[in-house]
Amino acid sequence: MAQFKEVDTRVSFPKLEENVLDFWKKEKIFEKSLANREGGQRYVFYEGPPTANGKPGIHHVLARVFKDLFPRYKTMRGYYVPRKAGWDTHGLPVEVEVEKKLGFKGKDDIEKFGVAEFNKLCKQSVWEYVQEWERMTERIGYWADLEHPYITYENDYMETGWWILKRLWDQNRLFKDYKVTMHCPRCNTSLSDAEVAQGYKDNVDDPSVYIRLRLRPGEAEKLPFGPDAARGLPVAFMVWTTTPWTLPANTAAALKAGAAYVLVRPNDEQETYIVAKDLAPRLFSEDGFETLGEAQGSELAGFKYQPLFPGVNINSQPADTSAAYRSITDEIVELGEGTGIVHIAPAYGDLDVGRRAGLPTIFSVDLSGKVLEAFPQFNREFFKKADPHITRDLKERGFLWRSGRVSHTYPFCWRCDTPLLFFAKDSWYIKTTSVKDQLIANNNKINWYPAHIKQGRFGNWLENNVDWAISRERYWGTPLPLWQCDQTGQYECIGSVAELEEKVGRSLKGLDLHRPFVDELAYPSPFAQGATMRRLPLVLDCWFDSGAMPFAQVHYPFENKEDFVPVHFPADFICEAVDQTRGWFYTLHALGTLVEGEPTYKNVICLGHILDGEGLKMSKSRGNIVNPWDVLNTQGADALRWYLYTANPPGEPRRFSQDLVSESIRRFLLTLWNTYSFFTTYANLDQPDLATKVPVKDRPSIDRWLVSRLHALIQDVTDALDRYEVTGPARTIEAFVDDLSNWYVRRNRRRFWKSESDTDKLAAYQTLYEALVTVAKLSAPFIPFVSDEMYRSLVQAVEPNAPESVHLCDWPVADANLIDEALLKDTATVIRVVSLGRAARSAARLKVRQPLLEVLVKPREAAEAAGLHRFKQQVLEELNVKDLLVVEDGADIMSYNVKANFKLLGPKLGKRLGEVQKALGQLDGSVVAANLRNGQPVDVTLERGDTLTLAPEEVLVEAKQREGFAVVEDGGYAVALNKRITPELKREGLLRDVVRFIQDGRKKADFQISDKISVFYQVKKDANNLASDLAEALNSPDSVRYLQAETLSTAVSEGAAPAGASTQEVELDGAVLQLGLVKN
RNA sequence: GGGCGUGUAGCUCAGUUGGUUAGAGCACAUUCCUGAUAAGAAUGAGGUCACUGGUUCGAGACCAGUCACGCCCA
Repeated sequence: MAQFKEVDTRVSFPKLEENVLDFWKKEKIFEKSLANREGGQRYVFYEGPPTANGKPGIHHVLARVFKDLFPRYKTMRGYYVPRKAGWDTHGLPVEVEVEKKLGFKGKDDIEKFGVAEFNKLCKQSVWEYVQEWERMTERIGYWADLEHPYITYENDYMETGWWILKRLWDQNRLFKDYKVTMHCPRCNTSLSDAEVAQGYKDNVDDPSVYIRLRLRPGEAEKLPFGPDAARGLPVAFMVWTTTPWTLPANTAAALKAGAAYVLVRPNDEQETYIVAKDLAPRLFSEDGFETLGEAQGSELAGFKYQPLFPGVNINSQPADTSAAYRSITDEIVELGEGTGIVHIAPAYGDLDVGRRAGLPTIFSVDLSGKVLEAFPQFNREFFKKADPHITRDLKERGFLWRSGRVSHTYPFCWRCDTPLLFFAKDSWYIKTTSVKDQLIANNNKINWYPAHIKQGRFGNWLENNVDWAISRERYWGTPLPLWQCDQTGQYECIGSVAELEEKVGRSLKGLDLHRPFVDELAYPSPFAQGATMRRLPLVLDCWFDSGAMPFAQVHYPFENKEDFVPVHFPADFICEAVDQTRGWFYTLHALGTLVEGEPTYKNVICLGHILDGEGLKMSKSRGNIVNPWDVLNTQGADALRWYLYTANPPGEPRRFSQDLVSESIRRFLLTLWNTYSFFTTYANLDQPDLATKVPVKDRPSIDRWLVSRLHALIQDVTDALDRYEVTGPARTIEAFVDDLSNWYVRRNRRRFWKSESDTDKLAAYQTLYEALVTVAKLSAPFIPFVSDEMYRSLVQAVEPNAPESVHLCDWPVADANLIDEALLKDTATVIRVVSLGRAARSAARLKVRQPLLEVLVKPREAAEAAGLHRFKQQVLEELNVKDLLVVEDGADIMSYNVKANFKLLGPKLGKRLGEVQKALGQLDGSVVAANLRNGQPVDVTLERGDTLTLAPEEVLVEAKQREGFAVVEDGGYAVALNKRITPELKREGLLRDVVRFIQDGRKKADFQISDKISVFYQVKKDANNLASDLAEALNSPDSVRYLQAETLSTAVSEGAAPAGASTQEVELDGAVLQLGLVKN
């Protein structure tokens, strides 16, 4: 016979979880869960690699528990789901960390220090917290292969990156162009976005200048303002800027296509200007102005103006400016400030505008921030110092209209406090715009959760796709595999180590592909006699590394070539936080489309960020970061997991609070645990036969109800998980456990503790057992620890040959034949009616232990009456009443209000609805209700005296209170309790009170549940006929039998309790009763 | 400044294709029930459904605008 593990209701979940972890480790459950399914269909999951150079926080826990859920679920569904962990190891953030530690100020310091040594430190730094990460990962139950992770700095990994680039090179999708970077002229280095964000300053004082861009001769006549609108005066586009030093690099004036522009002549000026209509009053209000014409921005594009300075390239050589110095339209133009016409200098910030309009990129200052030699009048000054000189020069030459100062926000170098430059530098690009349509088409095949990301944030991002700048002038990264001929300047792209070996003519075995070693490899140029091919000293954007992970983690195509699709590509599921839309989600998508032509992932959950209890973002500087260990050690991983799954939908930002984790323990985990504990406690006493099944059809209806409920649950949870929903199914499981505990177990307690062992008892045990085991399985992907603990105890005692862990089990399958919809509906009605009955009792101050004569119930729909009759007994027991009457309208007990059915009458009557409602209110509700019952229409007389006939369904009736009854009405249901208490009822209630007090006394005396006792009682203070009622009650043999059976007592006698008895005095209706209990 | 999202009770969240009195849990108060339970039930208090305008007989829901917050971009 089955003997279950003792279950402590005062369980410590963290302790329990650590034991489960030991079991998993010892028995290699994760490994078995894989081996188990090895022949099964493949389910592909990609791990987005974190960097281990920072401590893991609660937001990492969030991502990992969501990532963990579906692989576990799919494994139970029979799929083979290998999960390779991964580490992101390259990139500027890593370099910056090391630089900080060494106190470096810029790239010169790194070069002096030595790249080899520097990279060695970078490599160490990325593992700084790896043990922390592994410890957290394991403790939260995130199953991933941490022993064989992919690491982005490994040669094999980087070689795949080279292979991808070579492929793109062969397709002419790799090219060089300018890219605008935030550049510190003092450190002579680009800054990452994160670095720039650290250095913004408010209230920076800068020049504010208005410049005339005068139209070239012959252009003014073509303007759409009409003939001679300018009256022969010069016409200029008026532009505004706070960076006069960029003016020599100006190539265009940009307007907003859909905005209105005007040609104006300020009073007292012999010149005319084009500005945005809305901004003209602000600009010229001082002296007044005259409007000479109006046109749309789109009509004003394509006009040529005179350059302010001769255009030159970065080397101060004359540049091709044939496509420059003209008006264009662009979406970046805003009408908030300035003139509505924007000065465009592609080299210093407006590169995308320049691209879109086909403008040349010309320069004014160099990378050290000094004005170019091409402008000797400015004496190679630092760009900020050159501002006043440039302004004065333009003033002298008549291009300046006004100048002043402005206070605004500007970025500075976080290291040396130098103002930053936007600077267009040479950079290598992947031509993603060449597959833009395909990127969009592939996105349409992806299932996004939440759905709005697909066409929203991600879709928009793809619509506005720009080429991907992949090169960085840094050290710690995958080297860009491009070699350049030192004579002709031509390039070669290398796609594998083998190819490089062939070029250099020797084995490269054991070579670290990183800088500086790879930089030292040069070979004879095929392009010119005696020339040498040398590697460009660039590394790849580390986002390229992570985006290449589907290929690189399996060293494709050097390995795993044959079965790459579909065994390793595409992913069925990925999951990261929302900030990855332009990060990993994009780079995966871009490389998948470029290399395979297909989406890289089929389903993606995009998580919102986790905020602190106040709704603020967690950050180191605020000091509001929650350490996951505080939660894991006190509340446990399953509690945390459950909280994260159920708190709110995954796409939304969530406030984290430990109180809410506690709530999820109380509300869900403990309810489940206590139900499990209840089962084991009685099963161990009773030793029921759980192997020989009582057929479901032979079980009582309440069991069949639970079975129906259970199979509907299996169906719902399975369907929801198949749609990649998490919050919904978790809440559904929670609702089931609530019903299981607070309806099924509560209602059936007696069946478990009754002494005879019959089929009814067995059915109860089996029903509860099946429910618990199934819930353990359904909740296994969510709460892997508690579910496994329950499963192992419950199943192994009964079926020694069953899988040794819930995670090795098959997912439950719903049996539609066991779902009795009518039964579910009827029970829902019963629960509803019981709840209303209790409300009625409470309102009338009739405690539940006091039996009542009858309850009258009016269901919402006539069809529900059958259900109430069917489960009459349950209602009677729950409400402690003697009889139940179902009434169709209850005219005898309740009175009625009559109301209009808005839904039906609204469209028909329109505005007269209010009038009809008023008229209905004046009718006698009981009469109308009676008529309606007979299917008769209702006549109402309206204010104007006309009569309207309403069909029965167009009128609703509502119950009201009535004398002698406690009535509660809600949502179409009405429940009325007869308040009359007969002497018999009173005595019965008294008896129940006594039983309750004895039970309480047993508990206080610490008697065992099975101990037999003797009871002594004595009325200490009489009131309300307690003594006589009690005497009369205990006069009846039935009553005594009832009391003895309920309290496991062998004798009940009046008199003082013997010495050693456990005694208590209890109050009853103002009287006082003494009870003494003795263990036999 | 732009894109996307969010805004419902003190807190965390539901709220179906527009329909009559906007719900649940937590917390608080009162009461009840209880030999599985750290639980459960009921009642009370707590809401200008962010705001303004519109559509409609009728709006928490639909439309437009505004404000606040978050994320991403500039």
